Amino acid sequence: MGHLKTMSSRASNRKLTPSQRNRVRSITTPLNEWYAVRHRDLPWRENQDPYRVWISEIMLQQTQVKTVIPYYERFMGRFPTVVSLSEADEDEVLEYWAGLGYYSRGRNLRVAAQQVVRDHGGALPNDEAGLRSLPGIGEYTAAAIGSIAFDHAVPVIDGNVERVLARYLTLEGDPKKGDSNTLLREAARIALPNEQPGDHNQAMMELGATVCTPRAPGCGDCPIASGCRANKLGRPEAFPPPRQRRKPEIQHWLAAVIVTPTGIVVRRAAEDAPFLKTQWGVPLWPVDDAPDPRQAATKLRALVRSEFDFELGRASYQAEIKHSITYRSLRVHVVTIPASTANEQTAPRTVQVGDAWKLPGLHRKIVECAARQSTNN
DNA sequence: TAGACGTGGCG
DNA sequence: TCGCCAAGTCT
Repeated sequence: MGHLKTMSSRASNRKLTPSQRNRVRSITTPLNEWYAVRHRDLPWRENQDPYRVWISEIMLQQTQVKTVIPYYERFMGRFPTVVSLSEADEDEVLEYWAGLGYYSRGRNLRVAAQQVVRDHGGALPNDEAGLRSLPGIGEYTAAAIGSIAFDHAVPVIDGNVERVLARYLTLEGDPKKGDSNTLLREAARIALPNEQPGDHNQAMMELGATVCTPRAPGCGDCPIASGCRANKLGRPEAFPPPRQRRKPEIQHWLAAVIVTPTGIVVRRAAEDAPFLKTQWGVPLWPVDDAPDPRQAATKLRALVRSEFDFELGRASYQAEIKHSITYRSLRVHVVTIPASTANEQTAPRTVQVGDAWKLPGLHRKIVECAARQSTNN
Protein backbone atom coordinates (compact mmCIF):
# COMPACT_ATOMS: atom_id res chain seq x y z
CA MET A 1 0.00 0.00 0.00
CA GLY A 2 2.98 2.29 -0.59
CA HIS A 3 1.10 4.37 -3.10
CA LEU A 4 -1.69 5.05 -0.62
CA LYS A 5 0.80 6.38 1.89
CA THR A 6 2.27 8.59 -0.80
CA MET A 7 -1.14 9.83 -1.76
CA SER A 8 -2.16 10.57 1.79
CA SER A 9 1.04 12.39 2.69
CA ARG A 10 0.73 14.48 -0.46
CA ALA A 11 -2.89 15.25 0.31
CA SER A 12 -1.95 16.27 3.85
CA ASN A 13 0.23 19.04 2.39
CA ARG A 14 -2.96 20.83 1.49
CA LYS A 15 -3.92 21.32 5.14
CA LEU A 16 -2.02 22.88 7.99
CA THR A 17 -1.21 20.42 10.77
CA PRO A 18 -2.78 21.07 14.20
CA SER A 19 0.58 22.26 15.47
CA GLN A 20 0.99 24.63 12.52
CA ARG A 21 -2.49 25.98 13.19
CA ASN A 22 -1.56 26.68 16.79
CA ARG A 23 1.60 28.45 15.75
CA VAL A 24 -0.35 30.59 13.29
CA ARG A 25 -2.93 31.49 15.94
CA SER A 26 -0.13 32.70 18.15
CA ILE A 27 0.74 35.38 15.57
CA THR A 28 -2.29 37.54 16.16
CA THR A 29 -1.75 39.09 19.58
CA PRO A 30 1.96 39.98 19.42
CA LEU A 31 1.60 41.21 15.84
CA ASN A 32 -1.24 43.54 16.64
CA GLU A 33 0.44 44.84 19.79
CA TRP A 34 3.50 45.56 17.68
CA TYR A 35 1.40 47.35 15.08
CA ALA A 36 -0.39 49.50 17.67
CA VAL A 37 2.98 50.91 18.70
CA ARG A 38 5.08 50.75 15.54
CA HIS A 39 2.72 51.51 12.66
CA ARG A 40 3.63 54.37 10.40
CA ASP A 41 1.44 57.46 10.32
CA LEU A 42 0.36 57.50 6.71
CA PRO A 43 -2.00 60.01 5.10
CA TRP A 44 -4.59 57.38 4.18
CA ARG A 45 -4.69 56.17 7.77
CA GLU A 46 -6.20 59.40 9.08
CA ASN A 47 -9.65 57.83 8.92
CA GLN A 48 -11.55 54.91 7.35
CA ASP A 49 -13.16 56.91 4.53
CA PRO A 50 -13.74 54.27 1.82
CA TYR A 51 -12.76 56.65 -0.99
CA ARG A 52 -9.42 57.46 0.65
CA VAL A 53 -8.77 53.77 1.35
CA TRP A 54 -9.65 52.89 -2.22
CA ILE A 55 -7.35 55.46 -3.82
CA SER A 56 -4.48 54.47 -1.54
CA GLU A 57 -4.92 50.76 -2.26
CA ILE A 58 -4.88 51.28 -6.01
CA MET A 59 -1.78 53.47 -5.79
CA LEU A 60 -0.07 50.94 -3.53
CA GLN A 61 -0.45 48.11 -6.05
CA GLN A 62 3.12 47.07 -6.88
CA THR A 63 4.31 50.42 -5.57
CA GLN A 64 6.11 51.25 -2.34
CA VAL A 65 4.68 53.50 0.37
CA LYS A 66 7.45 56.07 0.04
CA THR A 67 6.73 56.48 -3.66
CA VAL A 68 2.98 56.74 -3.18
CA ILE A 69 2.78 59.41 -0.46
CA PRO A 70 3.37 62.54 -2.58
CA TYR A 71 1.15 61.23 -5.39
CA TYR A 72 -1.60 60.45 -2.94
CA GLU A 73 -1.52 63.94 -1.41
CA ARG A 74 -1.58 65.62 -4.80
CA PHE A 75 -4.30 63.36 -6.20
CA MET A 76 -6.58 63.83 -3.16
CA GLY A 77 -6.06 67.57 -3.36
CA ARG A 78 -7.32 67.61 -6.92
CA PHE A 79 -9.90 64.78 -6.72
CA PRO A 80 -11.15 64.86 -3.12
CA THR A 81 -14.40 62.97 -3.76
CA VAL A 82 -15.77 60.18 -5.93
CA VAL A 83 -17.87 62.75 -7.80
CA SER A 84 -14.90 65.01 -8.55
CA LEU A 85 -13.03 62.02 -9.95
CA SER A 86 -16.01 60.81 -11.96
CA GLU A 87 -16.34 64.22 -13.63
CA ALA A 88 -12.66 64.57 -14.53
CA ASP A 89 -11.15 64.22 -18.00
CA GLU A 90 -9.08 61.09 -18.48
CA ASP A 91 -6.10 63.19 -19.57
CA GLU A 92 -6.15 65.14 -16.32
CA VAL A 93 -6.42 62.03 -14.17
CA LEU A 94 -3.44 60.63 -16.04
CA GLU A 95 -1.49 63.86 -15.49
CA TYR A 96 -1.87 63.33 -11.77
CA TRP A 97 -0.91 59.67 -12.22
CA ALA A 98 2.09 60.42 -14.41
CA GLY A 99 5.26 58.93 -12.96
CA LEU A 100 3.48 56.33 -10.85
CA GLY A 101 3.36 53.76 -13.63
CA TYR A 102 0.78 51.12 -14.51
CA TYR A 103 -1.45 53.74 -16.08
CA SER A 104 -4.42 51.44 -16.51
CA ARG A 105 -4.81 51.91 -12.75
CA GLY A 106 -5.52 55.59 -13.29
CA ARG A 107 -7.87 54.98 -16.22
CA ASN A 108 -9.74 52.29 -14.32
CA LEU A 109 -10.06 54.51 -11.28
CA ARG A 110 -11.92 57.16 -13.25
CA VAL A 111 -14.23 54.65 -14.94
CA ALA A 112 -14.90 52.97 -11.61
CA ALA A 113 -15.77 56.35 -10.04
CA GLN A 114 -18.31 56.89 -12.82
CA GLN A 115 -19.74 53.44 -12.12
CA VAL A 116 -19.95 54.21 -8.39
CA VAL A 117 -21.83 57.43 -9.06
CA ARG A 118 -24.15 55.83 -11.60
CA ASP A 119 -24.85 52.49 -9.92
CA HIS A 120 -24.19 53.02 -6.22
CA GLY A 121 -25.33 56.57 -5.46
CA GLY A 122 -21.75 57.80 -5.14
CA ALA A 123 -20.75 55.51 -2.27
CA LEU A 124 -18.35 52.58 -2.69
CA PRO A 125 -20.27 49.30 -2.45
CA ASN A 126 -19.65 47.68 0.93
CA ASP A 127 -19.74 44.08 -0.28
CA GLU A 128 -17.13 41.99 -2.03
CA ALA A 129 -19.09 41.37 -5.22
CA GLY A 130 -19.87 45.05 -5.60
CA LEU A 131 -16.25 46.04 -5.08
CA ARG A 132 -14.95 43.42 -7.49
CA SER A 133 -17.33 44.57 -10.18
CA LEU A 134 -15.34 47.82 -10.35
CA PRO A 135 -12.44 47.91 -12.83
CA GLY A 136 -9.07 47.77 -11.13
CA ILE A 137 -10.36 46.04 -7.99
CA GLY A 138 -9.35 42.40 -7.80
CA GLU A 139 -9.19 39.89 -4.97
CA TYR A 140 -6.57 41.70 -2.91
CA THR A 141 -8.00 45.20 -3.22
CA ALA A 142 -11.57 44.10 -2.51
CA ALA A 143 -10.38 42.42 0.69
CA ALA A 144 -8.26 45.44 1.65
CA ILE A 145 -11.11 47.92 1.20
CA GLY A 146 -13.59 45.54 2.79
CA SER A 147 -11.51 45.05 5.93
CA ILE A 148 -9.98 48.51 6.32
CA ALA A 149 -12.96 50.68 5.36
CA PHE A 150 -15.89 48.41 6.25
CA ASP A 151 -14.50 46.18 9.03
CA HIS A 152 -15.24 42.99 7.09
CA ALA A 153 -13.44 40.01 8.62
CA VAL A 154 -11.64 38.94 5.45
CA PRO A 155 -7.88 38.33 5.19
CA VAL A 156 -5.75 40.10 2.59
CA ILE A 157 -2.98 38.30 0.77
CA ASP A 158 -0.44 40.53 -0.91
CA GLY A 159 3.27 40.10 -1.52
CA ASN A 160 4.06 41.03 2.08
CA VAL A 161 1.63 38.54 3.58
CA GLU A 162 2.95 35.86 1.24
CA ARG A 163 6.49 36.48 2.38
CA VAL A 164 5.70 36.68 6.11
CA LEU A 165 3.69 33.45 6.09
CA ALA A 166 5.98 31.60 3.68
CA ARG A 167 8.81 32.26 6.12
CA TYR A 168 6.79 31.55 9.21
CA LEU A 169 5.76 28.16 7.81
CA THR A 170 8.81 27.59 5.56
CA LEU A 171 6.59 27.04 2.53
CA GLU A 172 8.86 25.74 -0.21
CA GLY A 173 6.72 26.38 -3.27
CA ASP A 174 5.47 29.43 -5.18
CA PRO A 175 3.02 31.08 -2.76
CA LYS A 176 0.79 32.02 -5.69
CA LYS A 177 0.26 28.39 -6.73
CA GLY A 178 -0.59 24.92 -5.63
CA ASP A 179 -0.29 23.62 -2.08
CA SER A 180 1.75 26.58 -0.87
CA ASN A 181 -1.07 28.87 -1.93
CA THR A 182 -3.68 26.68 -0.26
CA LEU A 183 -1.74 26.59 3.01
CA LEU A 184 -1.07 30.31 2.85
CA ARG A 185 -4.77 31.07 2.51
CA GLU A 186 -5.65 28.83 5.41
CA ALA A 187 -2.99 30.47 7.57
CA ALA A 188 -4.09 33.99 6.66
CA ARG A 189 -7.66 33.12 7.60
CA ILE A 190 -6.68 31.51 10.90
CA ALA A 191 -4.50 34.47 11.93
CA LEU A 192 -7.30 36.96 11.30
CA PRO A 193 -9.16 38.22 14.38
CA ASN A 194 -12.81 39.25 14.14
CA GLU A 195 -12.08 42.52 15.93
CA GLN A 196 -10.38 45.22 13.85
CA PRO A 197 -9.57 42.98 10.89
CA GLY A 198 -8.37 46.03 8.94
CA ASP A 199 -5.69 46.80 11.51
CA HIS A 200 -4.62 43.17 11.56
CA ASN A 201 -4.35 43.05 7.77
CA GLN A 202 -2.36 46.27 7.72
CA ALA A 203 -0.16 44.87 10.51
CA MET A 204 0.69 41.80 8.41
CA MET A 205 1.60 44.00 5.46
CA GLU A 206 3.45 46.54 7.58
CA LEU A 207 5.55 43.76 9.11
CA GLY A 208 6.44 42.52 5.65
CA ALA A 209 7.25 46.00 4.40
CA THR A 210 9.35 47.17 7.33
CA VAL A 211 10.75 44.10 9.18
CA CYS A 212 10.22 40.89 7.23
CA THR A 213 11.71 42.44 4.11
CA PRO A 214 12.79 40.48 1.02
CA ARG A 215 16.48 41.04 1.75
CA ALA A 216 18.14 41.53 5.12
CA PRO A 217 15.03 40.91 7.23
CA GLY A 218 15.14 42.31 10.77
CA CYS A 219 14.34 39.14 12.68
CA GLY A 220 15.72 40.74 15.83
CA ASP A 221 12.90 43.27 15.76
CA CYS A 222 10.17 40.85 14.71
CA PRO A 223 7.28 40.31 17.13
CA ILE A 224 6.64 36.78 15.81
CA ALA A 225 10.22 35.60 15.35
CA SER A 226 9.91 32.99 18.13
CA GLY A 227 7.37 30.96 16.13
CA CYS A 228 9.01 31.50 12.75
CA ARG A 229 10.51 28.36 11.19
CA ALA A 230 12.62 30.23 8.63
CA ASN A 231 14.17 32.27 11.43
CA LYS A 232 14.90 29.05 13.30
CA LEU A 233 16.63 27.66 10.20
CA GLY A 234 18.71 30.84 10.06
CA ARG A 235 17.91 31.58 6.43
CA PRO A 236 14.71 33.64 6.23
CA GLU A 237 15.74 35.09 2.84
CA ALA A 238 15.31 31.65 1.26
CA PHE A 239 11.52 31.98 1.51
CA PRO A 240 9.54 32.35 -0.62
CA PRO A 241 11.59 30.91 -3.52
CA PRO A 242 12.74 33.48 -6.10
CA ARG A 243 10.35 34.05 -9.00
CA GLN A 244 11.17 33.29 -12.62
CA ARG A 245 11.66 36.49 -14.59
CA ARG A 246 11.74 37.29 -18.25
CA LYS A 247 15.21 38.07 -19.49
CA PRO A 248 15.69 41.83 -20.02
CA GLU A 249 15.94 42.97 -23.64
CA ILE A 250 18.06 45.98 -24.47
CA GLN A 251 16.34 48.22 -26.99
CA HIS A 252 17.65 51.44 -28.53
CA TRP A 253 15.32 54.36 -29.23
CA LEU A 254 15.63 57.86 -30.63
CA ALA A 255 13.79 60.60 -28.76
CA ALA A 256 12.97 63.94 -30.39
CA VAL A 257 12.84 66.99 -28.18
CA ILE A 258 11.38 69.40 -30.72
CA VAL A 259 11.71 72.89 -29.30
CA THR A 260 9.19 75.36 -30.74
CA PRO A 261 8.39 78.91 -29.62
CA THR A 262 5.44 77.59 -27.63
CA GLY A 263 7.20 74.66 -25.97
CA ILE A 264 8.31 71.08 -26.55
CA VAL A 265 6.22 69.02 -28.96
CA VAL A 266 4.30 66.09 -27.50
CA ARG A 267 1.97 63.60 -29.13
CA ARG A 268 -0.15 60.66 -28.12
CA ALA A 269 1.51 57.25 -28.44
CA ALA A 270 -0.37 54.86 -30.72
CA GLU A 271 -2.81 52.28 -29.31
CA ASP A 272 -0.46 49.56 -30.56
CA ALA A 273 2.73 51.17 -29.32
CA PRO A 274 4.99 48.65 -27.56
CA PHE A 275 4.73 50.58 -24.27
CA LEU A 276 3.03 53.65 -22.79
CA LYS A 277 0.17 53.10 -25.21
CA THR A 278 -2.01 56.21 -25.82
CA GLN A 279 0.11 58.21 -23.38
CA TRP A 280 1.31 61.73 -24.12
CA GLY A 281 5.04 62.14 -24.67
CA VAL A 282 7.77 63.25 -27.06
CA PRO A 283 8.08 61.37 -30.37
CA LEU A 284 10.10 58.15 -30.15
CA TRP A 285 11.42 55.83 -32.85
CA PRO A 286 13.08 52.43 -32.42
CA VAL A 287 16.56 51.87 -33.89
CA ASP A 288 18.34 48.59 -34.38
CA ASP A 289 21.64 49.45 -32.77
CA ALA A 290 23.27 52.07 -30.58
CA PRO A 291 23.83 55.05 -32.89
CA ASP A 292 26.80 57.36 -32.53
CA PRO A 293 25.82 60.96 -31.79
CA ARG A 294 26.18 62.18 -35.37
CA GLN A 295 24.11 59.29 -36.80
CA ALA A 296 21.48 59.85 -34.16
CA ALA A 297 21.13 63.54 -34.97
CA THR A 298 21.00 62.95 -38.72
CA LYS A 299 18.52 60.10 -38.52
CA LEU A 300 16.29 61.90 -36.07
CA ARG A 301 16.16 64.99 -38.25
CA ALA A 302 14.94 62.88 -41.16
CA LEU A 303 12.33 61.14 -39.01
CA VAL A 304 10.96 64.42 -37.67
CA ARG A 305 10.81 65.87 -41.18
CA SER A 306 8.91 62.83 -42.42
CA GLU A 307 6.19 63.14 -39.78
CA PHE A 308 5.88 66.85 -38.97
CA ASP A 309 5.38 70.02 -40.96
CA PHE A 310 8.13 72.10 -39.36
CA GLU A 311 10.91 74.43 -40.35
CA LEU A 312 13.77 72.65 -38.63
CA GLY A 313 16.99 74.00 -37.12
CA ARG A 314 20.10 72.04 -36.34
CA ALA A 315 19.66 68.69 -34.56
CA SER A 316 22.02 68.15 -31.66
CA TYR A 317 22.67 64.98 -29.71
CA GLN A 318 22.25 65.34 -25.95
CA ALA A 319 22.73 62.10 -24.06
CA GLU A 320 21.67 58.51 -23.57
CA ILE A 321 19.06 57.77 -20.93
CA LYS A 322 18.49 54.37 -19.39
CA HIS A 323 14.97 53.46 -18.43
CA SER A 324 13.32 50.09 -17.88
CA ILE A 325 9.72 49.29 -18.69
CA THR A 326 8.85 45.77 -17.53
CA TYR A 327 11.31 43.52 -19.35
CA ARG A 328 12.57 46.21 -21.77
CA SER A 329 15.83 47.91 -20.89
CA LEU A 330 15.53 51.05 -22.95
CA ARG A 331 18.54 53.02 -24.14
CA VAL A 332 17.04 56.30 -25.26
CA HIS A 333 19.21 58.62 -27.33
CA VAL A 334 17.96 62.15 -26.80
CA VAL A 335 18.25 64.64 -29.65
CA THR A 336 17.04 68.24 -29.49
CA ILE A 337 15.99 70.15 -32.56
CA PRO A 338 14.69 73.72 -32.79
CA ALA A 339 11.60 74.13 -34.95
CA SER A 340 8.97 76.63 -35.98
CA THR A 341 5.54 75.63 -37.18
CA ALA A 342 5.28 76.17 -40.93
CA ASN A 343 1.54 75.89 -40.82
CA GLU A 344 -0.49 77.26 -37.93
CA GLN A 345 -3.40 74.94 -38.76
CA THR A 346 -1.39 71.90 -37.82
CA ALA A 347 0.08 73.37 -34.66
CA PRO A 348 0.95 70.43 -32.40
CA ARG A 349 0.47 70.18 -28.67
CA THR A 350 3.43 71.36 -26.63
CA VAL A 351 4.50 71.34 -23.00
CA GLN A 352 6.74 73.64 -20.98
CA VAL A 353 9.70 72.11 -19.19
CA GLY A 354 8.02 73.05 -15.91
CA ASP A 355 5.06 70.88 -16.85
CA ALA A 356 7.14 67.78 -17.54
CA TRP A 357 5.79 66.25 -14.30
CA LYS A 358 2.55 65.66 -16.22
CA LEU A 359 4.31 63.14 -18.49
CA PRO A 360 5.17 59.49 -17.83
CA GLY A 361 8.52 59.01 -16.10
CA LEU A 362 10.38 58.11 -19.29
CA HIS A 363 9.29 61.28 -21.06
CA ARG A 364 9.88 63.38 -17.97
CA LYS A 365 13.46 62.13 -17.92
CA ILE A 366 13.91 62.92 -21.61
CA VAL A 367 12.58 66.47 -21.30
CA GLU A 368 14.60 67.16 -18.18
CA CYS A 369 17.71 65.76 -19.82
CA ALA A 370 17.27 68.13 -22.76
CA ALA A 371 16.55 71.09 -20.50
CA ARG A 372 19.63 70.38 -18.39
CA GLN A 373 21.90 70.09 -21.41
CA SER A 374 20.64 73.27 -23.04
CA THR A 375 21.06 75.17 -19.77
CA ASN A 376 24.70 74.12 -19.74
CA ASN A 377 25.22 75.28 -23.31
C1' DT B 1 -2.89 31.25 -17.70
C1' DA B 2 1.33 33.11 -18.19
C1' DG B 3 2.77 37.42 -19.69
C1' DA B 4 2.30 42.36 -19.88
C1' DC B 5 2.30 46.40 -17.49
C1' DG B 6 6.04 51.61 -15.06
C1' DT B 7 8.80 53.16 -11.89
C1' DG B 8 11.81 53.76 -7.91
C1' DG B 9 13.92 51.95 -3.58
C1' DC B 10 17.51 49.41 -1.94
C1' DG B 11 21.42 46.21 -1.04
C1' DT C 1 26.09 49.79 -11.57
C1' DC C 2 22.71 46.38 -11.65
C1' DG C 3 19.20 43.24 -10.48
C1' DC C 4 15.47 42.16 -7.50
C1' DC C 5 11.14 43.34 -6.02
C1' DA C 6 7.18 46.05 -4.66
C1' DA C 7 -0.04 46.95 -0.45
C1' DG C 8 -1.89 43.29 -8.23
C1' DT C 9 -5.07 43.30 -12.20
C1' DC C 10 -6.31 42.13 -16.65
C1' DT C 11 -6.54 39.35 -20.66
